[in-house]
Amino acid sequence: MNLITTKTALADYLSLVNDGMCALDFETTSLRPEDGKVRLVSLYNGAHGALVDFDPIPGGFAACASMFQRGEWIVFNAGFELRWFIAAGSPGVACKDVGYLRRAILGGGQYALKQLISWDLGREMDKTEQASDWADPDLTDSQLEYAYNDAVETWDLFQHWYGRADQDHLLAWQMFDDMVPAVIEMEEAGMLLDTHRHDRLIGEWTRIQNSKLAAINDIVTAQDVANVRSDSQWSDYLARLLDDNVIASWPRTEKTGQLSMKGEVLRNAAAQFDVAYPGNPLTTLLDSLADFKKVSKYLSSFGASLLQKAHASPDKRVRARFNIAAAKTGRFSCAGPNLQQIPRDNELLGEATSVRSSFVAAEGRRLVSFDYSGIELRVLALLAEDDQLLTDMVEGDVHSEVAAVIAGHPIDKSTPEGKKARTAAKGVSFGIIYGSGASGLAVNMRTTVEKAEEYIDFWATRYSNAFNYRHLMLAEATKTRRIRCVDGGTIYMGKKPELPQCANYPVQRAALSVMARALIRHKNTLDACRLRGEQAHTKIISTIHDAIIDETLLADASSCLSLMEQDMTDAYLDIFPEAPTERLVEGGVGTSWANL
DNA sequence: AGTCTTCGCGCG
DNA sequence: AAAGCGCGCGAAGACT
Repeated sequence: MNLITTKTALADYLSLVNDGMCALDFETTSLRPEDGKVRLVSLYNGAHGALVDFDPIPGGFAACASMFQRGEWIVFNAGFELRWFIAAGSPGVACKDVGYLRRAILGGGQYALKQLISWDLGREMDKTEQASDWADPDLTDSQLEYAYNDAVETWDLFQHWYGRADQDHLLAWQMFDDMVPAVIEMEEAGMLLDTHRHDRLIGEWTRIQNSKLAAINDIVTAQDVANVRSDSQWSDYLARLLDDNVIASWPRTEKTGQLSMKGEVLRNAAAQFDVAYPGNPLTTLLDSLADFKKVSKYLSSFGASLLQKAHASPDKRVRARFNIAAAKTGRFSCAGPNLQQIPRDNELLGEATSVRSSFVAAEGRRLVSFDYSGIELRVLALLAEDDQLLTDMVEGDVHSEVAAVIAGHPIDKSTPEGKKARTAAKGVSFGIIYGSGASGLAVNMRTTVEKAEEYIDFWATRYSNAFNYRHLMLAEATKTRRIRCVDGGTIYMGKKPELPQCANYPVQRAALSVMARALIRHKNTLDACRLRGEQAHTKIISTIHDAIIDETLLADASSCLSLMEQDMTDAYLDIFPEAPTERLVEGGVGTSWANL
């Protein structure tokens, strides 16, 4: 191993790399550039290796970062390395993530380097030095060895996957890597929580929770059910209480076979008891329990935990991780908190509740957002070259067409019944996208299998190409064990591919490809604006699968809106050139997430 | 005391 | 042969 402690020696090594590809790994004194330094950089490209200690170099890593502007740096978890390059004033350094290369070939997932080295190379990594003190002036041989080894393993993993990649895989790889700067922007910006408002909201939920708890305790004692939050205790209690025939038909949980305590099951049972035994306290009990569980969900998932995260940050902003291609299909996942599961405005037990209203723009600013409307049906139409489906998406109304068949006559969207029918009809098209059969659709739409078959037949006749696309994908997966996606990547479908996944993955992936391009374009657009002194305070702050949210100065809001609309439209055309863009996106400006 | 599984449920 | 997709999180309970 070549230990480098001077800038000239680093320059000599970099000339050996000669602008080619080389694995790179940092050891840093903290996890964020704001409160730490890059101590070591390990480098390895198969022919040459080096370990750079920046401690003795005047100016440290920051003084050397620009030397990496040429070359392609193979890393694991590109967002981490790129953050340090950005902090050092070199945002353009090419960090190429070996994990994203793997995802371009196999489909998405979430894993650590150690796991991949074990699964893909069959080697075990010793990570005991990972959390050691990288600020110590005198690093141990073991630390140096560990640091160097990471670059070697990263390189070998890269070779493993690079050798299995075709030209199209490389396009998907590039797409994932290109998303990183936009993701860093979102993760650093975070979303501002109106803590006072949210505090009041929690107070309202708590009052509801207490009243429901009181109603439950009026009927059930602690001897019957010690812990009201325990589904298994409720299952035991009801199993003792109810008649055998009721127990026999009660839905069960999948693994343990307990009585299901889903809200829907409880409410159905309550309604049935109300008919069979009017005035029976069991009706009140089951309804109160369903209410209690609902409000408890809100309190535990969207209450104090969000408030606590906001209070923990000096600017009252909530910062999540957006994990690129963490889902098998390539979609983002989001965690810590998961901002992609914040409830939409709805009625919580008769009262309007809006969690999204607690997410606000800062003083003098606005939130700007667009989303793609019906993106999955659109991309299905384009992937399957189904002109009828595309026409209905662009000019007509797919859901109303299906609703008319269900109703047996044309429906009027302006009436409440018409609206309801249309909403129900959405289930049919989603069922197709999800690869559903008639039985699954029947359950979901609460109708008979015969009716469900009728709906599917209609769909299959009117949109025959889109319907057949599912079977084409199943055939491809059965033959190759992979599905080739619109961005060039492939998804490994296992040894026994199944229709539901084969039907859905390429569609969900295509929607992600469009969003990926949108984020890449929008980040580039905003960066270009900033160079001209425009949109200086605009940040991308979130994406929720088919939507982007920016926060911007009030004065910049309307132009930000136009930029976003254009970027999202252009992104769609990147993936589907020539596709019609009418009614593709809808969005607006607001002071909170709820009023966009 | 920490880790894992199961269930249920929020989102697209 | 049967099959509605993809996530993350909180709580309970089992296990180590």
